[in-house]
Amino acid sequence: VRVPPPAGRQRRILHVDMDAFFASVEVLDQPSLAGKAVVVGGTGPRGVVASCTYQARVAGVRSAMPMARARRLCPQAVFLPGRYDRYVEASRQLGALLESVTPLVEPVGLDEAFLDVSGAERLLGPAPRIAQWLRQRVGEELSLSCSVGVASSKLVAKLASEEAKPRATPTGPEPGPGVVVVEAGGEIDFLHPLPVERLPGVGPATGRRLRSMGVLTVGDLAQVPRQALVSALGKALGNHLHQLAWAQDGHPVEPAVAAKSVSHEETYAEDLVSGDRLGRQLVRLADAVAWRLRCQGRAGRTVTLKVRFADFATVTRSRTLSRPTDAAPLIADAACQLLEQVEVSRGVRLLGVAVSGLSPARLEGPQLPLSGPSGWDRASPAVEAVRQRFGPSALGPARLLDSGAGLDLKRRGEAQWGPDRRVVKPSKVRENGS
DNA sequence: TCTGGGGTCCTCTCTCAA
DNA sequence: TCTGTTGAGAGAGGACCC
Repeated sequence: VRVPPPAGRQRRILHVDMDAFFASVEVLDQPSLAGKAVVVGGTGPRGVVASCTYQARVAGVRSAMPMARARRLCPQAVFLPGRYDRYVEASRQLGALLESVTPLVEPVGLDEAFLDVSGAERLLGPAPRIAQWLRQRVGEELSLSCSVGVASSKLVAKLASEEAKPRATPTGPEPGPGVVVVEAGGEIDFLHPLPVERLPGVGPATGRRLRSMGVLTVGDLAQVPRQALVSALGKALGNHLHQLAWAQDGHPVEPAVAAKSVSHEETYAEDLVSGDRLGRQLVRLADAVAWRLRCQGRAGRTVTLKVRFADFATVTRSRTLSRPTDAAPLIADAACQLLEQVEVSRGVRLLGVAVSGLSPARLEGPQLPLSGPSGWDRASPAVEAVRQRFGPSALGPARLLDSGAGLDLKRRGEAQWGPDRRVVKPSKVRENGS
């Protein structure tokens, strides 16, 4: 439900952003880590940093950095594999707290959210006071810290929360202001001195293009005629950035919308070349995608295979089915057929399976025979029921049976930041595939 | 140096039908 | 019947976000 802002009044938007979220949760659960450099992420050779404490940032460690580089920069740090489920739990606690302020909460990932508090001000006081009070409650009830930006739009509130954050300086971490308020009318003065890369939508590629045009700050960007931006960056991005440079952002705070695709992908510690191992991984990924689709009561028509090679080149191949499915064998079949279109002999570093074109799963309609592909539409809910009753590994594709170890299933959050340091077992699938 | 996983959106190209 | 135009949809790739 979209609630329009009160007529004739400025919107008051809060952007709440947790400080070093995953790393802070680890410190919370292991108090002996307090004050130390802690790096969370994929601990294996191909892992990346998901989050790190400000002590690690002082040494130059940043999120999304290859873990190998983080180890070189900060060898004294404590390196921990991520615990995705634990962060989801902490994120739910945060969400409940935010929704006690207003129902107009738009989560962004696990660790940040926008709140439209325009309607809550009469009850709770002015937006800056709500921001201070929220910070205090996050500290008292979750034992975590966050930074909050307050402004009249999502764009400026988000940039303001970045200004509110702690800083990693050469002499050590320094606390930030915690809350930064940009008053209505002050948006341009706040925005224009900022580096243009701070605008959402300006990543490395667009940043390079803008710098080549002599655009270094948001103020520089504002001086470029809109048509010139459209010519250089394309219609959508050119118009978008021109509006942002003039603080024109009317996007409302929208509570979570349903995802448009569901995917699973995995980078392997060693490149795969054997057709059997690739096929088995596709079955595993398809099973995980199908399981999540059924949990959401949805089905999809388009199956996309993603393959990343040893040299990091990436290709995708997709196929649209005649009707939506949430059945793992059908998704796996489509993915395996797509894999036949790809030359894999140079080694595969990553495989991914996605399903898009989603619609609600249909349970009504004529019952189809169990034999043949469409029979899986009836079998899949039964698989789901068994898993709900006896656990996820109670039932699964025979091809994923690993002798002695049960079913080798993939779960969301597993290897979220790359393969970890666990020893990789050689594949023990039975030769006859049973 | 050596680059994750789960997403969204945009652009370009191709095909097909009207 | 043939040709050219146009628009929709599918497929592929890239950029970006957290």
